[in-house]
Amino acid sequence: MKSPPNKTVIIIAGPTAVGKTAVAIEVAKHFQTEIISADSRQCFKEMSVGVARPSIEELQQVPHHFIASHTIQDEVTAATFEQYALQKTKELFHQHDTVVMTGGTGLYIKAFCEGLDEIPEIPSQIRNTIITRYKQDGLEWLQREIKIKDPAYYQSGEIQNPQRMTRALEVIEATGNSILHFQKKKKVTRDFVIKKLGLELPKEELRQRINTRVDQMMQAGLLDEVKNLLPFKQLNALQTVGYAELFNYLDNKISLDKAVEEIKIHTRQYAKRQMTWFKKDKELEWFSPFNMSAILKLFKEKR
RNA sequence: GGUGCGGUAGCUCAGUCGGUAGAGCAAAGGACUGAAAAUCCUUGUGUCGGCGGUUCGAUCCCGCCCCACACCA
Repeated sequence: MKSPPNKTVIIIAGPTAVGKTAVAIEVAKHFQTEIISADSRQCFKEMSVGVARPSIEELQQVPHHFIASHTIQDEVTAATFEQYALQKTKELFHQHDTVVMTGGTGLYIKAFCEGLDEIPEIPSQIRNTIITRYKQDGLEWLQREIKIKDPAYYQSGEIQNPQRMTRALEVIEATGNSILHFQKKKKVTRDFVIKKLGLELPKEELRQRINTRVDQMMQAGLLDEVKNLLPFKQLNALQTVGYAELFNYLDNKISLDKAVEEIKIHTRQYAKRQMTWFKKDKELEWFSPFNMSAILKLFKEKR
């Protein structure tokens, strides 16, 4: 059951548009191995240009997993990813000593490295009822419910954040226990070595790359992709930068130019949030995505 | 040239019945264990277009000027 201690997962993290894909492919080739994507949106087969899915040529160079593996109708969460990635890692370790994981979804990477606490599955009916009620009666209703049903969470939790409150509520309603009761926050240790790299670029450079990538996405037909998904715009998978703004355009709420401008701004903000998350992780070693030799040197020294 | 409407935070604008001003967005920083490309928190001094006048005091009233827009010529 235990993997031998020489098994390693190399994680390549970093903000959107920094150039993770290219680096991951280089590293994977170096080890002649495969890549697991840690991206909460590239896993949906209906979403391609808007989520900067690796090109067909790139996917041909190295096998990728958790790319276009799910439907937007599927309920994909951090827990889904943890299970999927652990399973896939185990499989790949039969053939390879090293597996590469890359992506920008910090929570997914954390779930993979440290594990999530066990929380019983919540019947979707409970969750839906809460969400419907919240939409009807607003934040105050959620706050009141939490205050009555889970005072401990009310004391310590985020009571301005509807998503977190919704979760807290559904947990206590379904299990009778506060979500705090389940969140032990103890890290599990995996039976393989984890090596974490972070990719980073100067702010202005990343901004440029984001801008040109958004323009390229538009040229590559993002609008058509989004048009086809319009009927599904309420799905969680489509609460996504690049899609939400173009839905607004298609609904005549904003102009096309405005939508594209907003995509650039929101992508920048997203990149910033990613950096806030990753900078906190002291296990990450930072590199420029253009300094491949430094990255590969890292592995040669260690072996 | 005339008339009208404006000129207030990086942007869009609100406001001050005269006591030097505030929202949204942006920006910066941060949080974040089943929605995470999501969600949430913190941070707002800016010659209130310019110059004069009235006033104890003007960004707010008055005059002139500059700029933008609209209409009329």
